[in-house]
Amino acid sequence: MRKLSELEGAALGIIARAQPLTPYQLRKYFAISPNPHWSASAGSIYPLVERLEAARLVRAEEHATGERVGWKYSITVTGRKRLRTWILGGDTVKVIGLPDLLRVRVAMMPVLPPAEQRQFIALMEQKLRETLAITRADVARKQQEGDPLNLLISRGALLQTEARLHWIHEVQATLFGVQVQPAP
Amino acid sequence: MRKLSELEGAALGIIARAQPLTPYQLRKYFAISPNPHWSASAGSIYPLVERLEAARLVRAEEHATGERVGWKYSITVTGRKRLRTWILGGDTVKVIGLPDLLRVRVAMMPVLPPAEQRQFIALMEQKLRETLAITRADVARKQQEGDPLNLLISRGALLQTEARLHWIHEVQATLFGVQVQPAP
DNA sequence: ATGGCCATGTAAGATGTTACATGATTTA
DNA sequence: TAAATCATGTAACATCTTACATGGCCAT
Repeated sequence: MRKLSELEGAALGIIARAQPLTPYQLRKYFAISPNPHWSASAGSIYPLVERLEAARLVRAEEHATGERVGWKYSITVTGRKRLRTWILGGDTVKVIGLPDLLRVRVAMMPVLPPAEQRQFIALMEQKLRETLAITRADVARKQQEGDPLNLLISRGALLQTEARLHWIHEVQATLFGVQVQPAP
Repeated sequence: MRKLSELEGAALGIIARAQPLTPYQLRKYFAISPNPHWSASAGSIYPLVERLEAARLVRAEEHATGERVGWKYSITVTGRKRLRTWILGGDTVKVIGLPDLLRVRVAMMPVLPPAEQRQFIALMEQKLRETLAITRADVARKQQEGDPLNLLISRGALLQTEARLHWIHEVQATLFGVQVQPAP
């Protein structure tokens, strides 16, 4: 296996933390993530874990519930080593950069008539607000649970969302002269 | 053409704002972007513009410099319409969500020995600082140039980077007890 | 028992990446 | 004029997506 893709690395990392698990459980981990940038469909996950197994990065143990047979996967020593080099050896430019699909669209505002510009930005602002509420709730939950790392991850999402919401208000103020009511 | 991909939409948007331009110029737009999340290699761009042309979203005019012959592309009316529906009709969940490769790696810190954890986070902190400096400079330049939209886009990148740097300091403080010197 | 969700896949297809190739143009 | 870089591609390849297929399990 040449080089771990982003999805493969993430999957291997999840397996490392929550092993042993089935491909289906793995999919759920991606699905419930507050930031679902991967569809993590069956068509990607099942072949993926097979690739990982073929490369001996994970190991499968049979797992039967009633009539149905499945496989639970755990990370191997090789896999753990591979995961470490993947984390450390990635292209830092890619890791640091972050693709913001919203910003790309805002940069294209001139192709929209003004009414549609406002409408679009207003919609995005609302969605960001919703995301903010969800993320705050997530932070609160993680605070209860007590795992400092999990809390940090949620905090990261929260800080990002706050920054984006602040930014979209700048956009509204600059482009439309809209003044935003102060935060509660 | 079924549906514009993210790269296709971005390309079409650039063409709309800077037409007419050659595929090579288009590649450069992606390359000089402060956030290069696409390689925008020849192998992606040349077929891409051909797809756009086949779908009549752009139109090509010949363009000769000396011996060499090339094509410059401009957006069509159809293309403009298509671009608008692409902006407005995208999956809002995907547009709002943002994939943070750094956060994914930080979530995997437990698989690293403590020394490597510190080393990795320190490296990322440094890279973020560098990015911050570049982004600040970019904002200053855009401020000089006077285009409010371009300035906003740069501001967006700046706010994001500041948020991430702040976050990575939280990570250092929480995981390693490192106190960060106050910003200048 | 039947309709719906759980769980495991497979097939076809498009998109984007890396690596290669090639001639034109500029620069030392 | 030789070397570097500009500019335009092409080929092979891997990955991921969407859509489909299938059978077990569970609640009504």
